[in-house]
Amino acid sequence: MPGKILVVDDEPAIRALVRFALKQADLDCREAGDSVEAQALILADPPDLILLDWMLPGVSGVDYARRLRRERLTQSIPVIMLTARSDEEDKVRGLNTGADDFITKPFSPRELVARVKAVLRRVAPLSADEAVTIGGLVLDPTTHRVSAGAEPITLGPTEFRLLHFFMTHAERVHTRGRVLDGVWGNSAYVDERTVDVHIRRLRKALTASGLDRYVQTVRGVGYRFSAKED
Amino acid sequence: MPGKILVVDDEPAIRALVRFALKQADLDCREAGDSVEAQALILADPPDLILLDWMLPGVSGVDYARRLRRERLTQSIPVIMLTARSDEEDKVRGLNTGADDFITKPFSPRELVARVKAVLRRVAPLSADEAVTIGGLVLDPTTHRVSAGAEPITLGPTEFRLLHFFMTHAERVHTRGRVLDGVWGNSAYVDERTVDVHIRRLRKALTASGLDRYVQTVRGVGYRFSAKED
DNA sequence: TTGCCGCTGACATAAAAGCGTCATAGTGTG
DNA sequence: CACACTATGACGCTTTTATGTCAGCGGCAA
Repeated sequence: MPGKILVVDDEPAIRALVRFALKQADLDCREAGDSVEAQALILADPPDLILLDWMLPGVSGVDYARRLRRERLTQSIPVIMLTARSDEEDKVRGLNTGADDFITKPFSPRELVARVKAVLRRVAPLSADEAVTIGGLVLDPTTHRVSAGAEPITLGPTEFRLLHFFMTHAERVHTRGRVLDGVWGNSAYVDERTVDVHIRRLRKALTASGLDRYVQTVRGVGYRFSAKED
Repeated sequence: MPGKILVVDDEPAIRALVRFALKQADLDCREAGDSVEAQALILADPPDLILLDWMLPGVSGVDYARRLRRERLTQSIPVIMLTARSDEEDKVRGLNTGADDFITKPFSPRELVARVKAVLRRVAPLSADEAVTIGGLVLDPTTHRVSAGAEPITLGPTEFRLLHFFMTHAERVHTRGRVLDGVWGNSAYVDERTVDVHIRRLRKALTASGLDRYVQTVRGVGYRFSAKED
């Protein structure tokens, strides 16, 4: 039930429109006129979603979006870009900003709210303890169960956390060090090779359903979890 | 990537142990016997992490840690405190020194390295690498994947780095020496001819999609990566 | 034609990942 | 309390993959 939205736009009129639309939808709205203000508000209280104008005075929206993606505190906050015309939208889309969606101005309040809610819905399961599903593999933290289709899968505690980590950070390589951070926590003083061992155990548990191919080795770098072929 | 560690401890034996452990882990180790020496070394070349003994002659480790936190040059450098017994650790922890971690003596080299790496990892910026696209060729460092259109392309680690280098420095000739610098780093002593071999391997991997023509030879100079014709 | 220069396949070596096994610590049960 | 069982992490050995060097070949340019 997240609902804190941060609007970053230099035009007060746009902000007012957005604020009104979000308020109608029972969403909490904060405002910033530029990236500096935005940054301050984020530090004070991280929002659940950021609406970001493509054109901003100072640091451009595109650059700021990238920065948000880079920094640990903000990298998991979804971003929706606001663009002036559809051709700008194309540009932005091509720029690989990591934005979760794009809204073209002018937009209707209805559209805005719909998209915001859609993104929140999509992202919410990741932050909460909701079940994760990737390519027929289902992991549910609340019941602590894993299954491939109908087949239940038994995992040790560490393998469970490992798989959880992978499924919530799929489609990207993780060095053994990062895996240690994510699964063992930064209090662990464990040999990096140990990751290999648990990878093997995890794969072993997944082979019965043929899903071990999701756990992919990226030689010289680390591991990746992906439903795509290797 | 970062690896410069400064050890500040008045006991040469401890320093030797630390130096050895760090060297094994391929970390660059500098040493200082007190805060004055340490300060000089930091000014000369700021390290990426500081290992600081709790008890130091002159300015105590705790005080020095605070000072490091206060000064602009050093405030972002992580500090790990070395303490003699666990009850000292408790004390230090309570003293709000701003240290990033604590290691209790005696410590094993393994533990030392593990903690150092953990802190470095935590502090290290999340790789801001973005996907590069040139003429239908896509290389994404975060997922560590390469594809030509829809076709995935498999590369060895070196070929991957080579292609990454080319794509981020496209449309210009690179001598073999430059390529060695960019791809191998100036730490390696590798024959220039080796570049040829990896060029061939890269081309081989690209021929299936016909994109090997992007890797162009500039006779007498070196190589160029370009989507334009040769 | 000649002589660099780049291309190529083969090979030895190095590095990385995979795998089985073991000792240990923790947990639950009789 | 003792026993059995599980989970875990460390080793060390094996297999796989990557890397760098070399020597011969062939083409391009003067």
